[in-house]
Formats: sequence, C-alpha cells, structure tokens
Amino acid sequence: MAKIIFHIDINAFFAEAETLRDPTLKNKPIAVCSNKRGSVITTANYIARTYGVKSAMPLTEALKLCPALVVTGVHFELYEEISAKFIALCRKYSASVEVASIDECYLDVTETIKNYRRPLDLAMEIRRDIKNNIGLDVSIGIAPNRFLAKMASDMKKPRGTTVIRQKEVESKLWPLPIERMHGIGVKSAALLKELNILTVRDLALANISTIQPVFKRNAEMMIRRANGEDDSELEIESNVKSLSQSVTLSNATADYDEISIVLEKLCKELQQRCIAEGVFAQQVTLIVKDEFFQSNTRTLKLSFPTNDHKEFFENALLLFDANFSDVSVKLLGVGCSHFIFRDIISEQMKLF
DNA sequence: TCTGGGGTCCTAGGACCC
DNA sequence: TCTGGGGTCCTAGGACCC
Repeated sequence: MAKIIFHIDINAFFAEAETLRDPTLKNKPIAVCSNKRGSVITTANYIARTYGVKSAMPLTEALKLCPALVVTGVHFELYEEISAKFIALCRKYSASVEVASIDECYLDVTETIKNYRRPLDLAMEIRRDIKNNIGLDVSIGIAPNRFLAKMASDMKKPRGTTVIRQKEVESKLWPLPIERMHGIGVKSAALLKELNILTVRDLALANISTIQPVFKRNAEMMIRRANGEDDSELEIESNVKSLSQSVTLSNATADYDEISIVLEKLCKELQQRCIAEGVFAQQVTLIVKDEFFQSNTRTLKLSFPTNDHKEFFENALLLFDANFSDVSVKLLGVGCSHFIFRDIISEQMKLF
C-alpha cells in the first residue's frame, strides 16, 4: 500500500522564534545575526526578505539593502527549546517521525490518515495545533515518499500545504529549474547545465549514460528522484554521528598562545555537548581555515573513548602542532565522532 | 562584502594484508 | 628482475543541507 508522508517545516524559524521572544518585532524586518564585525545573516524574516536580505549575506550588505533592519543576536537555547516543543507536537500525529533538522521533520501518517476524510484535513489540524500552542507557522508537504514531501513543502512558503501525488510529478515537479531540486546544489546544477539539463523534466528523461560519467553512483538516484521515486525509509532513531564547535576569528593569527586559548575554550564547549548527548568519542578532528579561508581537517583516533575536554584539547593540540604550526588561522574548530553511547558504556561497566 | 556554525554522506587514494 | 589482483580500513576533502 502506498505510504503518506508529511514534511513539516517551520518558516524562517530563528527569526520567528525571536518574534515570539519579543513581540514588538512583529511587522518589522528582522535578521538573526550576531552583532560582531563582519558577521553574516543566519536567518531573515519574510519582511526582510522582500528587501533582498537573505541567509549567509554579510550584515553590512544587508543593512545597505534594508537600513531599518533589526538585528536580534543569536539565542540558540531558545531555538532548541521551541524546536523540542515542535517535535513533541508532531509526535502526537505519528509514531514514525524523522527529525531532519532543528526546524523540520518527516511524519509517516499512513495509519493516522485513516481517521481523517482527506490528508489536507490532517495537515490543517497539525498546522492549527502548532499555531495555537507554539505560535509558529509551518508549511506542509504531502506526498507518497520522503523526497516528494520535501519538494512539496518548499512550494508554498510561508504557510502553505502542498500535495504531490505520484501522477502529478510531471505537472508539478518537472517544470522546476534543476537547481530547485532537493539534493542538487550549486556545483551539481552547474555540471547538469553543461549537459544541457536545465529542468527537473530534463533530468527525469535523461539517459543514464549521459550523466553517469559525472555523477557516478549518484546518477541513478538522481534520475529516479526526478521521476518522483524514492524508497528510502524515515530515520526514526536519531543517533548523533559527530559533534563540533568552531569559531571564525576576527583577524587571522599565527599566535600560538591565542590559538591555544581559543582551542581550549572550544574543547570545553565540546565536552558539554558530549555530556548532553550522552556520548564518548573515539576520534578527534581539528578544523583549520587559513587566511584565504581554505579549509583543512586532521583527525586522530583515540585509544579509548572519552568526553573529557582535556583529552580533546591535548589531541587537538597534537594535530595542530603536527600540521598547522606556521599557518595563519582564520577559523578554528574541534570536532569529535565515532561515538560510544553512554547507555552502552554503562552496560559494559556492569560486566566488571 | 571579506567570510556563520553545525551537521550528514560520499569518494579518492594510500596503507596494509593475503 | 619485475611486479598480481582483490579486499578492507583509514584519512582528508568535497558537496550539500539548514
């Protein structure tokens, strides 16, 4: 039997969260952005977007486009708190929920839907529930699979519900320019255009031998998706795979003391994250971007799992000394991965 | 304009082994 | 003197997403 998947996405999430915190921001153009020199916009609300302000745009440029722009600062704990409520509400409507990011999730509502006349009625109820209890607008995509549901929710923003049935792929999906397809970024879009593939339709009808040399194992999946086919399952269990903390320095520096201090602070933050997630890492990664913003990573396997900031720091410093001692550093980051989860560790401890 | 910060997944190439 | 073929694991980097 065909599944029914909802993709639910909070519109301009961080910006709307700021408006919940401070209702006087309502009806003003706002940008979530730290007030530091050289910072870039994290999220702009829809009013600011009408001025051309958008994510990743430098604040200085945004202020030129929209001098009345209100800069809110970034309050990540607030967003996490609201996100948790959002996910909890979504779970009321399905036992099968994939948390895709802080502001979006997929629901398998194949069973739930049997209690409703139409999928649209369920969507309307979820939308009302989220609006009444959290105060946020969402867009909802309804489709027989994950990929189409994601494409559908992107079609009407903010506050839209869009259905894409399998038989509507040609009319609703195919006319879109190729860069609108989820999973096709700037690089892939440029490569596809070189092959004269400009729309989703072009990709759907492309011969696999045309794109295989460029996209390798991805080629088949890309064509299938362009045809609206996706048999991937929802990932119900979300076990975190890696954690990292990084910071862009206001000025590039090769000063070892300065770098050590920043790195130590990042390691302490990383420890907090590991404790919160209940994980012990077996690998440490050092991330360094040089003065040209060129990214470099180095990793080190640990002999035993840890969440101790001193261990993180010691190993990150080893990696730094071995690879970057003469580099002028613009961004510094430390990450960890290859986790063992706390409950597994405590199970193992019982054996002794 | 001078560069967010946090993730996931994939791939190429080298090391190592049989 | 010249150099198989295949598999696995590890590392670094890249593409993409929010």
